[in-house]
Amino acid sequence: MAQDKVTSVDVARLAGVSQSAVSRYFTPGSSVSKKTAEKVREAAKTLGYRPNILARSLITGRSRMIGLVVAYLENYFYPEALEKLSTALQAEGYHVLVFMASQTAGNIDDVLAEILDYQVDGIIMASAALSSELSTRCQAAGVPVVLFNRRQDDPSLTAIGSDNVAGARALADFLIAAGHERIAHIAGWEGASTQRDREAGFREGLAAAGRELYARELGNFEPETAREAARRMFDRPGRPDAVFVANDHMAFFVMDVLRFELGLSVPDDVSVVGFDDVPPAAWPAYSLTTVRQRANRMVEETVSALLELIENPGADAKQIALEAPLIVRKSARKPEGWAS
Amino acid sequence: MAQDKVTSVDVARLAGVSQSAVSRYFTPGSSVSKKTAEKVREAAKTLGYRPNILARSLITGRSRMIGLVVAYLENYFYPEALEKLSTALQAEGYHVLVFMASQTAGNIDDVLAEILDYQVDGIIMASAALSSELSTRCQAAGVPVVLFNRRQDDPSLTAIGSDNVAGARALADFLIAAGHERIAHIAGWEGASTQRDREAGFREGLAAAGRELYARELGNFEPETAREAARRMFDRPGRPDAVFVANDHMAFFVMDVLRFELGLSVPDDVSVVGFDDVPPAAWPAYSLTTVRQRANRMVEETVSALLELIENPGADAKQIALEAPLIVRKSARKPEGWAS
DNA sequence: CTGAAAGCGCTAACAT
DNA sequence: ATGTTAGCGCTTTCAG
Repeated sequence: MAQDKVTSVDVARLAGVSQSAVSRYFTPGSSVSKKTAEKVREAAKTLGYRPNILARSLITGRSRMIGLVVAYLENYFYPEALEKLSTALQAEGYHVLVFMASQTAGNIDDVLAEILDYQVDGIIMASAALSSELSTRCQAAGVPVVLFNRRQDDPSLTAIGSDNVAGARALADFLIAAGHERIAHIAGWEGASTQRDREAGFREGLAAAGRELYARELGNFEPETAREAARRMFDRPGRPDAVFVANDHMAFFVMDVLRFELGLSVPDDVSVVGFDDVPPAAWPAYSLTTVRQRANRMVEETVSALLELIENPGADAKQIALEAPLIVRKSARKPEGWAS
Repeated sequence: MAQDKVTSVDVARLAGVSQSAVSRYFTPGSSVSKKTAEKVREAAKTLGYRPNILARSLITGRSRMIGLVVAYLENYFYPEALEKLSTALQAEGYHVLVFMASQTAGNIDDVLAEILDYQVDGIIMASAALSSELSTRCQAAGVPVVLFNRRQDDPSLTAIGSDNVAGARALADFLIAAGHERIAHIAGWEGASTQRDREAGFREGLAAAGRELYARELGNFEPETAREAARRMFDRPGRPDAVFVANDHMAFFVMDVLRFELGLSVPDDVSVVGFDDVPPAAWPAYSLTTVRQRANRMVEETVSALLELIENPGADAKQIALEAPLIVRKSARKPEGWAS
């Protein structure tokens, strides 16, 4: 049988103090005498009392919950981010309320409305964009939002991500230096800022060498679509000798099509490079040359930006693009004389 | 500037009805006249009002939040489970509050206490076990708990998982039928029920054929430990000709040590089998023969068991061990005449 | 069907 | 430092 909930009143009664004394004991920074504290501590312990966070939040206006909107956990960049975000926030006394939402399912707005219903202190958008209407609503509700791994052309929105342009540019430079002639691209979903920035940076690198994309297919960040893109791109004469796949997640499927369906050698026949540096990229079966998104740094910046916004609602929005280093492994031919 | 929060009182005033009428309008199953409903709907819309779930929960005693305790998102079984659980719960009007906790870090008890502070309606333990003290506390607080992918010897605890014993047994039968002579095991963390059940089932299969484990090392469910275990086990004469690695996550690292460090062929020199059937197991670079945990079914059962417990606190606990089918791929030699 | 009133468990003035 | 009081925003009797 579910025992009755024990409240601060019960504790107060047992301890022989007022209910506010109990509240004070559990409120950091409140002043209670040693004597009272001891009585409360004891009574609370025997009763197994702990403050009701929800009741507290009703009056303080802080729920100590952060809404996290996330979509594709199949892209292993996100589980990693989720784990780190959750742990970091937990260390600060916050907890993550998860909302699954896919951009394409078009339910973002509903989901965001629900989040707001829970009176979260802040929101992290780790997938999908914010309609300007919702953005306004959050603003109105006084709930700060930070975009994780995406950005929007709205200077009032805080966004933390990598320098996708520079990262992809480095990939292009690397491929060109290695002497590749027919350089292609398998793109992710074009609604994503990461895709647009990566492609822009990559093209910029090609252009700087007086080159352009030899071929381009759409992979949409989805395994099956990426596989089909790879087949269309490579199963014909005059195939590319290098391909930049817009993220590692797709790159694995592309590599597998090349090696196991088409019998091509990577990197001897074709070089493959990706973006993100998710854990499997380092697995020897792939050994993918890619650009690292520094998840730890991204999480740190996201958490600190969010807490800053929560504590200081007037704080300025900021956009951060972290440096994203090239990670050279074996899936792409290296330029001559490249230090191993 | 953060606009003042709009409450039901504001809506009532604008609509020219009582505050209770507003509440009723937003409470499913309450009776409001068409006329009132319309007035409220309109007023709420122009004000952008939505009920405060936290305030509601204070009186109803239901927060519509489920606490999810999870540890290792690097094992790709869990992101998948998390995504599906969250989506399924969302569809039922619940949301997931995430708590990262590692068994080994020993902070489970603190974490669970925190969860309870949030007045969650239920708890899913997707990692780590429950001390009997905490179990009692949850019971006392009237918060139902369901164990996901683990079980404890406590018939009062609801637990949803796979039939690890039978699954591993099938693996042993398969390996023996294929004529393997020196069959080894790389174990996961021995504190986990999954590990104990899998090993027991595997040994049972060997015993039924009058055999026993040729070698055994501890991988602890950790990549580096698993790699070392593989090196110790295989980098010497008289190495095993087959190995059951306790989960897919470790099996990938073991395969890579065998193939890329020791130059062995899988499955020609050694057969490798795993457990879980996480997505990369199907990637051609691994093509791992394994046992499938049916994540969808597990999630369905978990959600329905939890909701049942929430709605009907007197409901009996149940333990479910879902059938876990053998998935034959290419990482292990097949018995002669095995239907491809 | 509707409004008035009570109160969920807590914190935050306000006195003392 | 402590107790008293007044709500936080909502649901739920209770009258009418």
